[in-house]
Amino acid sequence: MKLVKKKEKEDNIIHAAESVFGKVGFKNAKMEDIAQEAGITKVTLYSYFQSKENLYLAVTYKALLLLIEEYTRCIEQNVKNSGIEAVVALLDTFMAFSERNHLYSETLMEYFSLMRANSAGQDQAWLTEAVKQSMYYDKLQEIQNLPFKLTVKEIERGKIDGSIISELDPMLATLMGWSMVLGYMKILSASGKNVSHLFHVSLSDMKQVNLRLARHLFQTKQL
Amino acid sequence: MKLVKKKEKEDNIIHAAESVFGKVGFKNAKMEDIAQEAGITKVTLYSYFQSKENLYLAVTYKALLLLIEEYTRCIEQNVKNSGIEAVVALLDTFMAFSERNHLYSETLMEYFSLMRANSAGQDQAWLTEAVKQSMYYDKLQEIQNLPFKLTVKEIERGKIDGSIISELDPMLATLMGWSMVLGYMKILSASGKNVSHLFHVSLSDMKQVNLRLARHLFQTKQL
Amino acid sequence: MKLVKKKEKEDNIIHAAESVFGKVGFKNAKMEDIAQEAGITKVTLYSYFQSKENLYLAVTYKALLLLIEEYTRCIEQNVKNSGIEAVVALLDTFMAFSERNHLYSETLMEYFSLMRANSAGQDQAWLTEAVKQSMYYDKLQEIQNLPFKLTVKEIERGKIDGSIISELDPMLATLMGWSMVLGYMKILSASGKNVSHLFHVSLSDMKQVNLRLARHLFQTKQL
Amino acid sequence: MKLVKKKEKEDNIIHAAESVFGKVGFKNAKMEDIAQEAGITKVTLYSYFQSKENLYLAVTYKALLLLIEEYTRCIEQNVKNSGIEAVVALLDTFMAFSERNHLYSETLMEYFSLMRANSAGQDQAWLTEAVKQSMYYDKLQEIQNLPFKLTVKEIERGKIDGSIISELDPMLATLMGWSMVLGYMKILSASGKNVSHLFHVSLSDMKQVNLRLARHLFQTKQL
DNA sequence: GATGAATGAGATTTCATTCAT
DNA sequence: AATGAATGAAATCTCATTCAT
Repeated sequence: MKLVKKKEKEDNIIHAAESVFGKVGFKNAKMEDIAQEAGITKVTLYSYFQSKENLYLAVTYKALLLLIEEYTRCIEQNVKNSGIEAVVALLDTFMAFSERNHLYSETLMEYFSLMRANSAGQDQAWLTEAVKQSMYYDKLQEIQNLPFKLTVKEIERGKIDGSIISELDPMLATLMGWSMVLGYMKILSASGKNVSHLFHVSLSDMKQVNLRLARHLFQTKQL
Repeated sequence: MKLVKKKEKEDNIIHAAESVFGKVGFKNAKMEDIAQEAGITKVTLYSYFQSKENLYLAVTYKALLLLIEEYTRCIEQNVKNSGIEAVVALLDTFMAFSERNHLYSETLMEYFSLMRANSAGQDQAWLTEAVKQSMYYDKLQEIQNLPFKLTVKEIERGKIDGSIISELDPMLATLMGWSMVLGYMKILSASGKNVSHLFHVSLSDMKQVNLRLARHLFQTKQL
Repeated sequence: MKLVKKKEKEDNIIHAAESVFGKVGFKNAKMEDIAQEAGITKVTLYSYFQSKENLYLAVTYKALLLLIEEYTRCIEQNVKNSGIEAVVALLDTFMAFSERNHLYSETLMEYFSLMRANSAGQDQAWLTEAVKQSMYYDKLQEIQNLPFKLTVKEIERGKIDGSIISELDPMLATLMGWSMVLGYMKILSASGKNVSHLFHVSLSDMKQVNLRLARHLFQTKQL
Repeated sequence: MKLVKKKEKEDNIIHAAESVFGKVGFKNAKMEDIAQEAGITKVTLYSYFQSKENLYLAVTYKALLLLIEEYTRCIEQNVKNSGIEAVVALLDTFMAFSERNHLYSETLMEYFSLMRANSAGQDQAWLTEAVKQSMYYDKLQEIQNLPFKLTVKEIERGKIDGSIISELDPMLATLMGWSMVLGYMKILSASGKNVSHLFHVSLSDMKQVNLRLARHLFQTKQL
């Protein structure tokens, strides 16, 4: 099959999977249903994705890819702006992304908490051999650090153009931002699909605070 | 069976469950293995916990209880200090708790993201009737807001004693703190059990930044 | 489960299997159907017999056991008679057995042609590891030579009591008899369940000829 | 495609099939493997043989054709000899054929036991409509009785020339011979590819006994 | 006519959960 | 209350066979 055709079909399946995962969650999703949603048979489904986990990884990969895309676009749109603006925009982008895509955001959250960074001497019992052999596992490994790297680069640009004066290690600063978004995502997901309040708190307020806090973080020489 | 005896057995089972969940994760944990670890049979296990989810809830409950205990102790130790100090200490307490108990911290994280605050119109596939009827589900409902409430109370004390001047809604501020811890926990867990570095960044540095950032949050009138 | 109980259930399953195999043949038999016929679930069926092949081996084992039983009974009934009578009676017994039990007889035929006598250096590609690990495979190995041995013993008794004067090696003579029965079985099975004619030849005539031929074989010093 | 070309390809496929069937048996043979062995794709394979069974029938047909060829040659070589010599020679020919061609001999054996002579009221699960429509099914039907007929004819010649005095029905006598060969074949196949001993019995001895027994059968007026 | 992809049917496995004793 | 056996639902796999190009 021509690669393009193959890619199309894969996308079709992933789309079906997203729909089903989104509706009933990973655990309750039946391969049968996903296949049906994609208009193919179970066996065909398996010929594309060797397991439910692999399929999930594929969704994760797509999510990460999308995020990276938005990151890239965001950076492009901020080339003329100072580094700090770009960094804050990235944060904003990430939060907006999470709001728009519940499934993607949860997927990424899980991925980043499960991926105990190849750190040595771990059981990682959940990481079945089968999963590790999945093409998407490798693909994910390849790009998982990109969002961090992109952010770090903007921070460094900000340091150079003077818009960022914080002496914080750029990677640490990046993780701080990441951490804020993760927290935001949690609260977001905890507040359900009706993106609104939790504990009578406005999510948009929370976002604003996050952004301002980040700005402060970067514009203070020594916290 | 006398209640004490019963409680003991339950604790024994929960302990076994923690061990297994910790090793292979919830999904890969087999009831069989947990039963074996506890030195009982599967059916007996079921007579204590009606489902795997319930068992997990029990672990979660224990985790939350422990956290609340530490919160309470922390507050007691800070009665003489200003509100801001108490609040920061709570944050510190939470992060330290996470470091010490990976399973508990992940458990709590998941609980708080799954508990989509009774938000309407959700599938919540995992939230079966059976689960809802579990004793631990109720128990959790009862205390799940306690950490928030305790924090809010300290914030309000801080506002009164003047150590906190932020005009931020206390609940929002609390969630911000919560969010920081969540992020920290993620990074923590991503860095593996060997609580050390990820991306060449020191976790202890990160903690410090979190604490200072929180302090800043509360000591700024208008972010 | 008490052994007796377990044996009973196994027998029940084997009975169901015989029924299904007999009706539609091995290849077309569905485990699902066998399970249903036995009044259990597929999974339970699998907990008793690890594969369709194993189940078939179990039927084969039962067939062989039955045959051996009839052989033994036949020998007992002929203790007072001369060796030659016993041997001929055994032949008769075997043919009658085949007539009465089509499935058993085909099963045995297949078994004895497949079992290329552990002879060394063979591919035996059909002999999956799974099959070899089946309890019934071992059991069959244990008893598969019994019919031969029993026959040889009677032949030797015949040589001693003078009723058999053939100088033929007893084992060879036994195999000759075996061979005759196999041929008879083939013709029998080829003539279908309606044990009657094939090529306008009477099976009972054939049986008679077989018996007389055997008698001749044993009563001739040098063929 | 020119017919010659077509025939060549078919032969090529049949050859590949023989190789695979011979190695792993019919059941375990995969169409994929046969196709590969023949250097074509599965679908092309299917364009030549509509099913695995058909392919098997083709092999069977080839086997039967070969046997008939040898029968014919044998008869030609015995025109000058008496009927009994011809008949015994046929038996010998058949056994020699079996020795030389394990697959062919097993194939024929199965064919003759499966062909339950159109006998009524059978499931005959493997005999699908599709199979019946196979060219080779028809071809086989046409020639399947030839070996019997050829033998019967020689027997009748023997009766006429006085070398056979048995009053046995010629067809029954033929089947007896057939039966002996079947038995011999079984033992042969049971003794593995290394045509030698089974149970410490010499196959060549067995063959001799078979031949003598047959001779006896025909030279005795009344068994 | 040849090919890669897809189908359908059934075998086999894994587990959470339940039953019968 | 404890146990071994059984159930049910779904995952996964294997192949013969068929489709679409």
